[in-house]
Amino acid sequence: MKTTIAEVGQFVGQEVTIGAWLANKRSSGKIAFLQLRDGTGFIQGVVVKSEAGEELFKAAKAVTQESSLYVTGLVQEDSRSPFGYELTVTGLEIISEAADYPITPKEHGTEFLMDHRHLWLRSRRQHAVMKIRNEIIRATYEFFNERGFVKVDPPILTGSAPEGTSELFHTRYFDEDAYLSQSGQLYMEAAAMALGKVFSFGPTFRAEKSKTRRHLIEFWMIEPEMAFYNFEDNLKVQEEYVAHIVQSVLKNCQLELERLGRDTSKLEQIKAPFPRITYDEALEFLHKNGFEDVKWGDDFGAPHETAIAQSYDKPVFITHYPTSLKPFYMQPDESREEVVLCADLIAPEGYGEIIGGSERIHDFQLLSERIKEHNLEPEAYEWYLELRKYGSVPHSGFGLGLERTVAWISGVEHVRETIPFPRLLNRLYP
RNA sequence: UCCGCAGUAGCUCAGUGGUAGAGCAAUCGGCUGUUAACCGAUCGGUCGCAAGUUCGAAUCUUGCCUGCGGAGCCA
Repeated sequence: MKTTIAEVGQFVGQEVTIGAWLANKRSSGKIAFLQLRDGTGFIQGVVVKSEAGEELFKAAKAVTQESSLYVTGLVQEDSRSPFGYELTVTGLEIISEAADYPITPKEHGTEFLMDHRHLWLRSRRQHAVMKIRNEIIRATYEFFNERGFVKVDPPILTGSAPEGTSELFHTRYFDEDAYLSQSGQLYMEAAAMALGKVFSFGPTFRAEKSKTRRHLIEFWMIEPEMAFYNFEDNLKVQEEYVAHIVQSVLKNCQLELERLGRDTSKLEQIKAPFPRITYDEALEFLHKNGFEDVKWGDDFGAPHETAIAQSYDKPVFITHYPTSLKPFYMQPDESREEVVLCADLIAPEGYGEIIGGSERIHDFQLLSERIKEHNLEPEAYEWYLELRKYGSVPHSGFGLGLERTVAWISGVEHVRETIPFPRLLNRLYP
């Protein structure tokens, strides 16, 4: 019976064959342990010389690290295995023999591992992170599909900068200039006017010279946009969504979280609602906690965000930022024109901002003034303004950075481990 | 772009002016429950690159390159 490691539990006491790679092995004169992996999981194969016979035992001792093979064996429950099952090997067939696998069982440095990212992905730790990433993506589709959202794919090649501030990747589009998308938001607003509630999931590109554990040049964003949703409705979706993905990972990735040594008690607390503080309150907090030099109108840096996040055990919304700090499309608070109806969601444990969102300006006059004030090219935003001309409605949306979310939930230090092939300031290989 | 740290065997590192070292990996041998297994042996070097100081430089000086951590900016 051909099966996979994940499904081996259905075949206790039976003989099965698994296509696998040898992750590692240990052996003595009369017993050998093969650490096998097949992508679905990890299992230990046991070869006892007296039972397996001379020839099979010799073959088992000779298999090299990361060789591919078909392993046949008897499935047995075993309390000594963290996985719960072991395979008593009765047959081995080498598919392809590997020689001098570079990633040895001992420790390695970051540069070396990143140069061998295509092989590093095979490790237990990377396997666990990728499974958690996948679970977050799965739970994202589940959450939005259950609530009647339609997935819409905004373009990746664009002709203009949605937000003037960040640096964009420049390319050619036949005879025109083009840029790689740094946000699909404006297009998602158009989609929300067509389909009501929409979300996107795709790559974004930022040509920023950022070198921190929270930054990637190419990263993936989930951007929901909802017609008829105000600021308050928007925050509710965000906290329910984030709570949903955390609870889904807790439920479906127990082995992976354990493998990563994640403190799950911290994740269990992540349930809606999340605490909220305004920019003004955050400023007051910072003044009382060693950041006296921050003035009203200054943006918060990473140390400020971390200090604020540390006084909560859930993600915290920072709302109502000064208008001058935020992009042109955010709706002003009608009772206080100098702040906008926006919120950043800061993850606990120093993982930084994972969501930025706001209610969008739906008034034609105000939006065209803002475009002028920000010195944006009016022609490029003509279509965007037209959304306010033909049946404009209040609407809101947000963007969640996938890799920062994966890093936080998995408890890994650096976002470079949360995407299969990270693009960093000094890395385009492999 | 700025600040700080690092670059020595395939990998992880020690070596601070006087013969280039250890552990892991690889190879050979030993070991019946290993969990980064263990024990013995063998193999393994352009000390990031260039110039300088010195009788003598991995070690001191200068420049450059590469990487790491952080800041700014952002998700």
